[in-house]
Amino acid sequence: MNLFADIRATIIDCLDALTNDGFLPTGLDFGNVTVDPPRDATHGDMATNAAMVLAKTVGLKPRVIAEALAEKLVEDDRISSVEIAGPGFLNLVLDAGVWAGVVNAVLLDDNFGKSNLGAGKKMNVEYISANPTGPLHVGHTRGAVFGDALASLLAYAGFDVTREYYINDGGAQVDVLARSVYLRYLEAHGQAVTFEDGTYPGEYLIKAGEDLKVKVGDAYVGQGEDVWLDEVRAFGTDAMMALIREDLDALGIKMDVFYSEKSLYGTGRIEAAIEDLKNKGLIYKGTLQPPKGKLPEDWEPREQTLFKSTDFGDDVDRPIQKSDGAWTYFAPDIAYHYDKIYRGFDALIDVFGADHGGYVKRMKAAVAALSDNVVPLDVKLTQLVKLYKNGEPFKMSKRAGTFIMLRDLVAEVGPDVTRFHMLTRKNDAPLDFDFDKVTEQSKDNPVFYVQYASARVHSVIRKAVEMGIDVSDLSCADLSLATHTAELAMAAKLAEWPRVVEIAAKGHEPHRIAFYLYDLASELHGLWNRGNDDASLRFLQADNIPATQAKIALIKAVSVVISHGLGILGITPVEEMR
RNA sequence: GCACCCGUAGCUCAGCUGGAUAGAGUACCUGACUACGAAUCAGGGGGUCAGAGGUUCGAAUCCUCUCGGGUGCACCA
Repeated sequence: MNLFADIRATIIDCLDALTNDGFLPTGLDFGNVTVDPPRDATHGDMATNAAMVLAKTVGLKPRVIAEALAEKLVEDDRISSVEIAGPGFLNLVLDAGVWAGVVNAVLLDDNFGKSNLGAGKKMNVEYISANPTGPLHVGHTRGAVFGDALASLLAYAGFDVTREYYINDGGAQVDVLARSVYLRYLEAHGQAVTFEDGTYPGEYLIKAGEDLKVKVGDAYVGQGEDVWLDEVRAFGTDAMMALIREDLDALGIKMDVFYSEKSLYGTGRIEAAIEDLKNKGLIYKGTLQPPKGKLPEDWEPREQTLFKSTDFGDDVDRPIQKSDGAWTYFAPDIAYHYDKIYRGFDALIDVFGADHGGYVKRMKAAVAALSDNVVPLDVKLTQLVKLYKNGEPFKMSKRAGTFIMLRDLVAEVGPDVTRFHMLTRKNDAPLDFDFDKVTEQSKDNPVFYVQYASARVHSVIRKAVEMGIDVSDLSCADLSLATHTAELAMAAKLAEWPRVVEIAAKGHEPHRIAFYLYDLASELHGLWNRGNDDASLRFLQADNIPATQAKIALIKAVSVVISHGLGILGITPVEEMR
């Protein structure tokens, strides 16, 4: 049930009727007709712009169309009054029974808010995909939280979602990892080692070194890379992926697929993807122009194998093979996305860190080329996270080892706070994360505000039970006993939920869910406090059990929607605060 | 030099495929608990939506340019 969609459908029906009457010309496009909640409550419950968007093409004044439309609309018994306002808005006031229907729908229909927007379409959401060279840090955390919430949101909106992690275990960085593990291995054998050549000095590798010693004894001591590199690389990436899985568990993230880059090599799959592009005439040998501006010091013209990504909106063509014939990192990425298309996904989403911004166009170009423009790829970039402690910026440095890890963050503030806070911002806006503020249990901390609303509802319900009021079956509550303006406003807010879900899902913007939940909680806290001034608005009416049941039905519905919303964000709702 | 993202109240940020008088929080000021959690609520002041043009019934939103900030820019992933 989506009340806004229902009313919009009714408006379209009325417009069709006006067309049949000959009032409107045939063949009009009603696509721009919208139904929105008005910003100002005095403008009624819903507003439509129908008259204004049609005025020009029809050649009539907006108010003339509005009047004709209003005449049709008032015939609908859900609509109690229609008012023409401003330049031609139609403001609708809905019958109180409509809001009762919303509350009932929330309580009785587990699918309230869910949408068939996705229509079961297969959607692949790839996120995190951090290199398997160490545990996840704060930057990864944002992408993790965002991608996970987005995936849940899309599933809620009716898509068949696959959550996927691409393991970059095929490039030079895993060789570096292997050498670093080897150094720790030597160290475990009592040797003094130094970390040079960009090897990873992180302490998290100490255990990997020790474990390797347990596994192979001293077999690799004093041996050259040709003996141990392959083995240690596999050993190291497995160890690092185990750490990363621990981090994902800590945040409550469950991936459906871990896809290995390495699995693409030596199996002909990269070649197959490139062959596909070649058949489309998009692969050629050529030499790129030097970049404008600052020239790299060792620049020299080189002939490479290039992908004609400029045919699909990229700025320059991109190399897929190095001059020595080896694949660039782009080639396996092409093959990986080719595989996603081959697996039958209708749409792809990649969640990257902001430092991959320059990679977006070529990836989109590749997917467009491989799928003949059929499979859309949306790339969401998550901006940087700035950490603060005691109001001071908390600098991260890989070298100094003051890198904040996901596990430290979650241990400090908990997964729920981490998730909610990172979702109260658009993905493409930088994010401040202040340790002191987010651990505070106050209005500064929206997650507690929302949780508090939910806890309040359950507190009331507990109290009602103590009073001996039966709240086990609220479906028979007489909701006409809770029709104060403030109570109807609460129900109206609930009616927006399915609409918010659709807007958020269409835009791939999970932060809208977080903001809506905050608004909904605010509405509940407000209604609660109205009870201070107006005793008839208190939820528990000792001398009026039917009214109490109606009011509890209303706020119970609020807690249900909060549960759904927090569920999308990956946060567990609470019934009690402590 | 080029590309992408961003610029909204003192501060941190929302703002729906273009809609009505641009909204929250925070800070500041004034009020509200003999009810179920005051971890809350109500009210007030605070804006050239970076700037300038353009598109139209209507622009914070779309287009162009300028200014300011971030990120990335051939055989690194």
